[in-house]
Amino acid sequence: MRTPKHDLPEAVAKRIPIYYRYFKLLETDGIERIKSEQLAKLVAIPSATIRRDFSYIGDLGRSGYGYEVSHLIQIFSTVLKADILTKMAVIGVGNLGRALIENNFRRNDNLQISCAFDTNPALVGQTLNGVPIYAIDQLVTVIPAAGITTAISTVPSEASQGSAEQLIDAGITSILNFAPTRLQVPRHINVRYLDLTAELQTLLLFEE
Amino acid sequence: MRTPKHDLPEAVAKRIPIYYRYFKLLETDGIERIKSEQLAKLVAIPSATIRRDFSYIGDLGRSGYGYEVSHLIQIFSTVLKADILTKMAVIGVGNLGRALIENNFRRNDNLQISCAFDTNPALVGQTLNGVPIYAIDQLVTVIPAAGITTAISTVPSEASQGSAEQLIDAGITSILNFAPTRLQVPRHINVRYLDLTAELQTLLLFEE
DNA sequence: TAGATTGTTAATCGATTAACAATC
DNA sequence: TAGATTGTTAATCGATTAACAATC
Repeated sequence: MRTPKHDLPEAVAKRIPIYYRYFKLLETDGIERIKSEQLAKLVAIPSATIRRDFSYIGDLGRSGYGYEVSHLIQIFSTVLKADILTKMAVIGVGNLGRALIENNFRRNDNLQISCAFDTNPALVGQTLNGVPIYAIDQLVTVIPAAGITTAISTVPSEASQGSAEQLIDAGITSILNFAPTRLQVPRHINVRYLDLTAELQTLLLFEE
Repeated sequence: MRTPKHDLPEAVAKRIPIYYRYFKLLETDGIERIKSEQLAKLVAIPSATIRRDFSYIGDLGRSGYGYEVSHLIQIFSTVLKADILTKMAVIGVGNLGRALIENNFRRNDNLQISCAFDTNPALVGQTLNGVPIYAIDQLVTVIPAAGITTAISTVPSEASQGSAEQLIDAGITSILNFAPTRLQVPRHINVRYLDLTAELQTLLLFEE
């Protein structure tokens, strides 16, 4: 896996979104300042890990005082580009694709699914939760026109490599892939796999 | 010295389901034997890592020969309990819960969602893809009666802690949680978080 | 036996965390 | 100054992987 922009270690990068979500919760609860020890209880991550993680990003706190929640939000917002709208395409409008579109990251106003693609002619031309559904072969024109570089793929395994290649042709650089088979992609393309069955099986491995 | 499965390192445990899936693919392709070097190309994991992972489970291969696919499947099946039916409950029948139920891990015949629960009275009593939907307060009787110990929770963050407590009362020991807030649970309860928004945000952290 | 590939060793790399000096 | 908590150090732990002896 490649290192993110500001040289954040992979393990830290995975925790940034978790921290950010808790900061927003604290903000809505009207809590203006927090100590690493208190935050540790909330997020279930040791305070030493939290302080070390934060130090990758900057000097965010004050000794003997803690962290200003509003300041944390401000800094983490820019790290997560939460102040910029990120438009995304969904590929595959099956049960899962539909659920994603219906939900559309409603709680994060900077993340927006703005178009979807499917092979099923019965779906093409329809609109779901305001999101237009196009045919797969329109992808190469629609995606660049909309300036989209991020795709969420829910296509079946068999189709996922072919579909990824079309996405890359269309200018996509980041893919969140719900199909489990490993994609062969150029080095500059980011892929993350979200494999529901594998997660479940791993969970069950820890059962007594 | 052959390690019992609860001694598997976390990192290895996460890869077991991936290996297993590829073994099944090899089987359907009629490939009867494979070398760690070949498998490495398929799963995108270095061959040294593969051999080391396998050695946690047993002496699975033969020097100068490779691994018998049928043997790998046999051993990994028992490790993953893929030969035993695991019944599961889905909590929360929103867009995501519905997608999971409609899909129902169709490709893994040992994983079965066999009941669902929701607070919405309009849903209670209905059946979705053959899965009955109960009211939340029926959980404590239905779940033990069905001998279910695994739950998939898609309830909103606010409800997730309360819902988890009810699940634990009903005898659930493993929870796959789609809500991002960290659950406070006793030590013997397994929880894994599957946070779609966080995954997406982490993906975007790696964008140039 | 000759050739090939496993399973293991040992070195390296990356992540975590206890402890505390620095700092507010 | 006294008290508190950060940011950092250094030790530890866990994961990865190159290299190769053991083995088929």
